[in-house]
Amino acid sequence: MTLTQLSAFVLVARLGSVKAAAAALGVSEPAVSQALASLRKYFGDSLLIRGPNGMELTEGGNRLLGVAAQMVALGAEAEEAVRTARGQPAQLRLVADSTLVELVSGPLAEAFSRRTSGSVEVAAGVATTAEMAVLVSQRLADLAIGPRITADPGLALVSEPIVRGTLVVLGSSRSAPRGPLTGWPWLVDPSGTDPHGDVGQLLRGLGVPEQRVSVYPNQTAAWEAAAAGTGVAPAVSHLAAPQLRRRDMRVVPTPLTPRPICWHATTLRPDRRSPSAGSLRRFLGTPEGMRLLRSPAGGVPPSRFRPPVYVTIWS
Amino acid sequence: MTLTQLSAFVLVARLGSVKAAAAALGVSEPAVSQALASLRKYFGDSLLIRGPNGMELTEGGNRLLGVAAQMVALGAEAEEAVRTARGQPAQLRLVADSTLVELVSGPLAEAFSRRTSGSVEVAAGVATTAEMAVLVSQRLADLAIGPRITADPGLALVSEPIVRGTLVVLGSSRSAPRGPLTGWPWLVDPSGTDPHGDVGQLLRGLGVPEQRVSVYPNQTAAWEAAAAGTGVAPAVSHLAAPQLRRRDMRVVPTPLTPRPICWHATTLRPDRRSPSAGSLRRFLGTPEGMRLLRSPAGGVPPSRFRPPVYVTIWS
DNA sequence: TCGCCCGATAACCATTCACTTATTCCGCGC
DNA sequence: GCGCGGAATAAGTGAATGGTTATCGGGCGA
Repeated sequence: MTLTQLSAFVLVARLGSVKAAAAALGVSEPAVSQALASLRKYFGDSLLIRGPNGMELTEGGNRLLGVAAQMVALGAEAEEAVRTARGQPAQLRLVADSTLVELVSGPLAEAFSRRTSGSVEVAAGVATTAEMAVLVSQRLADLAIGPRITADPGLALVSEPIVRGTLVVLGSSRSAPRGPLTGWPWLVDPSGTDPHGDVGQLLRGLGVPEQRVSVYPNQTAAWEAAAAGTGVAPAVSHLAAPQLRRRDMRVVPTPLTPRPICWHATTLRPDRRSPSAGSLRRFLGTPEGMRLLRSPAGGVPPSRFRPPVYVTIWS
Repeated sequence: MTLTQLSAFVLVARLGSVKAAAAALGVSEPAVSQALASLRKYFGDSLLIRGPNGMELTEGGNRLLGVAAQMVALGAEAEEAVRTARGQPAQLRLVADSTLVELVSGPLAEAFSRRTSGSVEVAAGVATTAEMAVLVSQRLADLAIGPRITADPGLALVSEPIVRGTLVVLGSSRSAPRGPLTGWPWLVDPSGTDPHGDVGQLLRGLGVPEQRVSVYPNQTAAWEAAAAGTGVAPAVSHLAAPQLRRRDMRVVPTPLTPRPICWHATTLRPDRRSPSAGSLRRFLGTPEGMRLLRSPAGGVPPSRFRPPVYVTIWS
């Protein structure tokens, strides 16, 4: 399996013809045919078969196409990325649960970039608690914000507390939920499905059954539904401050909440991390960093905050 | 640039040592060193240089690492993907603007999968209008929903109307915006920044300056802020039906709204598209498909709807 | 200053890759 | 049955890759 073979395959799949692909690549037609043959042998699948309207993808070929197209694109991107790195700002990657990415990562990234006068750019992405350890240790991310991570010491990670908060359960200020809390509708965002996240642990601790949990596409939507009386929604209180201030929602006590929580910043050990990653880590400890971590962006977004889009195409 | 070279590079970057990487790969140390040398020559960058704590990434190397790690991971994924394709459900990829993905793609995907009794899986992703044409024509997506696409006929696309709607501007039901509309705060979701999207065209048509536009991370958040009186938010009326029914917001007339719009489904020409893509296309024309396209999921999410996560790690 | 550790280089070899030209196979319209 | 267009295979070639062992070089601690 080679990148050139893959790009030949991709081109044939898109053009529906070996001959056309050969012409597009500027090589002879057997060259392309042979590249296909290698891939077929390697994968043990026909990938493309002759049909009445040209070459058609098998289901295996269809799956490969998505992956292969990305690999080819990344191959081109690689040269570009390295080449343009001269004198360009360093790039840091931050991961957190979906709530934090939704509500605080934008202003945080922007503020840090400004503080370094543009010499560092920060992108943010969503990850589960379990993924954070491997992402950081694999250097696929520079810093993770979430629960304390106690990982294999071989991973060379450090996980330090940065901000405290209070986990509460919120319900509509107009109607109170009735009956036992295991029967309430629980409204969470995707991070609520992370079994190692604070919300996931809360739900398990309270014995809330899966069927009672509705997963909303984002935290704002879950809170809005809770304010409308659809159910109750867990929240870290300072992130829901605007909603609480507006009296849309009120705190519903449960046996386990209010409950203190603490976010940790997880990075590689200082001797293994990059200087800019260390700099971001220290920034989180400053008053400005802590303030940003506690104030949600959804309420009053700073000027033109463009949310990070880290979609490649698919995985 | 070869996948084996890249994986050697990735391993050295992660382990901080050529020797360790060689041991991990089970090859001699010069083999790894040489792979590095090839990449250095190819990219014209040191990528990794000796530091007091092992091999450290240059900025170019840092950029390459993100890309290379993905390529290596995808390479492993490729075999897996093709191998497990035997008898597995076909996979379709749907793209739409961020609003549609947020509010309707989940139930749509679920319903279609159910209708085909699980033999087809649908994933949804975000794209701008401009990207849709190339994604579909490149077979990186099977179907796009959005404005009509008039592309180069060489792309072999068809773009057909599926659902009509009304584009309106919503404001808080408690306070009316004051002054000229070009001075109002306009609250949009990421799709509002798409210059070829319906909302983008509206904003341009009304002459709203960029500084007056706040981009919220999702449509629900933008509408919530509008309901709170922060500004006005464009919306396709049937997607905001729950908010309108609850009287959180009311329609604010403008010179260009209410305004009819029409979503189109864009696919490859019938003779070039896969059978399952054609099937999804037809499903969108059925009463059930049209109903799903008009009813937002955010309001009452179906049981346990897990929103699609199409993030790989980064792009 | 002397070793020592670790990475880079050199020299070499088998294998695979990426092509080429020539030929064969296969479905299809006539 | 015959040709024809297009894909697959055969055979061959230069270049690269991926690996080896042996050697060189540079920082750093004793």
